[in-house]
Amino acid sequence: MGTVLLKERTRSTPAPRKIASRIRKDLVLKPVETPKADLPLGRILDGDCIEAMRSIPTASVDMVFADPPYNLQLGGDLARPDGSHVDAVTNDWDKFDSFGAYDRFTRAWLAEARRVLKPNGSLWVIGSYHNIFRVGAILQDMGFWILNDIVWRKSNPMPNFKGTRFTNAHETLIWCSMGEEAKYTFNYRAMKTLNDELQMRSDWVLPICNGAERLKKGGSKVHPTQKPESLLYRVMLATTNKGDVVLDPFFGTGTTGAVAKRLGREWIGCEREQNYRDAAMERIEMALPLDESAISTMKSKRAAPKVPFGTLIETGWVKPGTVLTGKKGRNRPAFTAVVRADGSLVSDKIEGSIHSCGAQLQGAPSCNGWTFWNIEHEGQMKPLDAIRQLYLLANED
Amino acid sequence: MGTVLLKERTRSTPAPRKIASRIRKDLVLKPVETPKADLPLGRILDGDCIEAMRSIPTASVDMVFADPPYNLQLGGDLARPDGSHVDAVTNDWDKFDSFGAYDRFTRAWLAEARRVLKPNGSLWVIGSYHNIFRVGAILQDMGFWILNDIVWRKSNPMPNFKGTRFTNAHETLIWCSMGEEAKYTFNYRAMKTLNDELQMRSDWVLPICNGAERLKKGGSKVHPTQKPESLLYRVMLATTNKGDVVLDPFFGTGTTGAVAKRLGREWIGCEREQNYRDAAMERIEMALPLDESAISTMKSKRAAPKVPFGTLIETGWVKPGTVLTGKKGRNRPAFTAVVRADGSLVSDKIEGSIHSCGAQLQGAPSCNGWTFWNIEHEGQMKPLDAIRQLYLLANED
DNA sequence: AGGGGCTGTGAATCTGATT
DNA sequence: GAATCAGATTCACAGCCCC
Repeated sequence: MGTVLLKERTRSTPAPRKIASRIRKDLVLKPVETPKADLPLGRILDGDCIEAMRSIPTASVDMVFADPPYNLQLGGDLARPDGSHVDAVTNDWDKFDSFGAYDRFTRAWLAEARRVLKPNGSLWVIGSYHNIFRVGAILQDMGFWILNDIVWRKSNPMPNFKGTRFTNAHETLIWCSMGEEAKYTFNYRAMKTLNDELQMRSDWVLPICNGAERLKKGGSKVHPTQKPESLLYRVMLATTNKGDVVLDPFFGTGTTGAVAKRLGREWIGCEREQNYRDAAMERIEMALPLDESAISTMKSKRAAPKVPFGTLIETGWVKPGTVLTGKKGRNRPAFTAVVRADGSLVSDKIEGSIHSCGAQLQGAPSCNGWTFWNIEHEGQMKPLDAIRQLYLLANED
Repeated sequence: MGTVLLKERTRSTPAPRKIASRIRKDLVLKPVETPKADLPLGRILDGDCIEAMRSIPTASVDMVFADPPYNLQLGGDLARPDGSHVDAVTNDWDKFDSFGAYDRFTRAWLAEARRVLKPNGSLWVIGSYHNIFRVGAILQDMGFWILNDIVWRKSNPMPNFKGTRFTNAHETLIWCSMGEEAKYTFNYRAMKTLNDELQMRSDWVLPICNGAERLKKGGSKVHPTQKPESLLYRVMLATTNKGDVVLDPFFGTGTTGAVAKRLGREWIGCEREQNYRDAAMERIEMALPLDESAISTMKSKRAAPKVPFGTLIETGWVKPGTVLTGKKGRNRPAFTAVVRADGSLVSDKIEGSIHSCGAQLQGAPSCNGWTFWNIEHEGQMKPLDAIRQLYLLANED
């Protein structure tokens, strides 16, 4: 009892004479930390997360990762254009009576999370526009200090089937410390290495969880919102050290636990649904810790730079009203078309994208508009593709 | 005075007998809108934006775009009067205080924005993690209904020089309507065209404002946070119609005004700093409006004039007795049905409209008969929709 | 063996006009 | 105001099967 565990000791063992001074400084700034032996490491606590967290000692965990209910407030059923049914999140755990009720719930679990976090620990929360603004404002009010908001850009999101809004293609994570002066952990070098020697940015392109990684039972998904391991992998690699204790109050099917085990972190979960707990324990038992060489293979692929024609309009490289000339060829007349504000072309009674207009005019099934259409640039006719190349050159990362 | 401006009239003019009923319905649901002549269009109102907005009539603008101060310490109203530094002990209290001041300021300008917006208008706010969570929570509390949160992913952000956090490579925009039931404007088809025939997503990759677009005076930038025109271009093209009134309460150097002029939208600005106003007016005067044909965008089928199937029969495009073939696919057998003189279909023991027959035969809740049924035309099987398009082309005004 | 085509599906605040 | 009906609407993968 009473042993002070310094996070720094897990990185490298300081020379003995330094320890004393560090301990002294530490004792002044923060309470004595709990020995790991007194923590329910590698266990999923049963029941409501607020109650469950009460059994965890104060200032004892290094990081909290929370994926709370989003409070989606969905309407009726939704069908895809092909008539198939969309399997939505209709679980009871995502139902709240009002924003006020959701806020009270948020304050309650955040208060417990704050209590169990070490002074230099950090908190991650993931959410969507339904809940993330409320969560963010509340945690600021409680004294958490936001370090970054991170955008998880989904490479394969579900489309907006009804064409009523922009495709909801991202979720937001908030990363914060216990306060403005806290010394949080950020493994800058690891992130830069992971990102091909470029600083890791606040937008992460990662696929959603499907395929073999998605837990299924009897052909249907065990949990409606299972997160991809790649997301937790990056979170933990960036903001915890080996041996750190990670707490997930909304454990679900245990993505946090599985990744913690693989990366040599300790974990604690809270989950009130038995079938989620069972699935999580089974999954984590099967997860194998990674060795160093395996870690280096986890680099995510970089997003290929794709430039829609519309971007050239928005950024002024091509002006609406410009006349484009269709590439001539064997007995082909020279077509012309005018660029409109949304990037569509219009020519006689034909209108559409650069590709479909090219195809229609030639009577071809398809056409690459980038090479078909020519545009005047600095006194010369050049294919659109040349302008795209100029744009890419000017906007390199 | 008292003229009712219907958004629908800018899309397509309904038959005269319909107009009367629409106006009546409109009068019941919302207050009479202000004629544009009574609005300070194309003007920058001097002074504090909350005061300035008070001079704008209720329910008079179609869209508000707001780029409020991000940093709590910067705004004059928000800074502590003595400017003193607070030590670590009282830091929490001070933070609560400044969050509170920022929240009050946010509620005040959002209340005025809500007042001047038409019931079917929409609001955009841009911010960073310092303020956007507070703004988002407050606007939800005020009854605004979030439609999307949009991530502006900067293609050339400033790096994190000290290597202490992730590179702050994005800003967040919130797009919301006046309430859950409001009929907001979303030009789905224009966005899809702009994005090379894929749905526009919630993450937008656009460069920051620099180069020739960046306003400079004596070699230094006029405004610290000038937004790129490409960002406003996409916002306005997506969520306003030609002729709509756009209000920007934090006008700065007038990006909103310049893009509004180019795209044929009306604009009103509020800005209290003289040098920003001067720079903005000069800039907007130099901006060239696009001509009519360049502004027009791809129309969605929803906006196209409706053609009842019966019309194709009456006008001879489809003959009674014609056999239609149901689109096959996804294990679907090839259905057939016969066209009757009144435009109904009959097939075995099923009869009804092209839509209801399609739905019944597939056992689906609904069906678009125009794309489901195929008809022989000039030796080829084509969807009914193709005949509808031919009819529309042949009967253009 | 490999490629092409068909099917299934994912945190979704997902229609609008007329009767 | 609820019910009815016309009709508009999807992207990236993974996992099959089949040739």
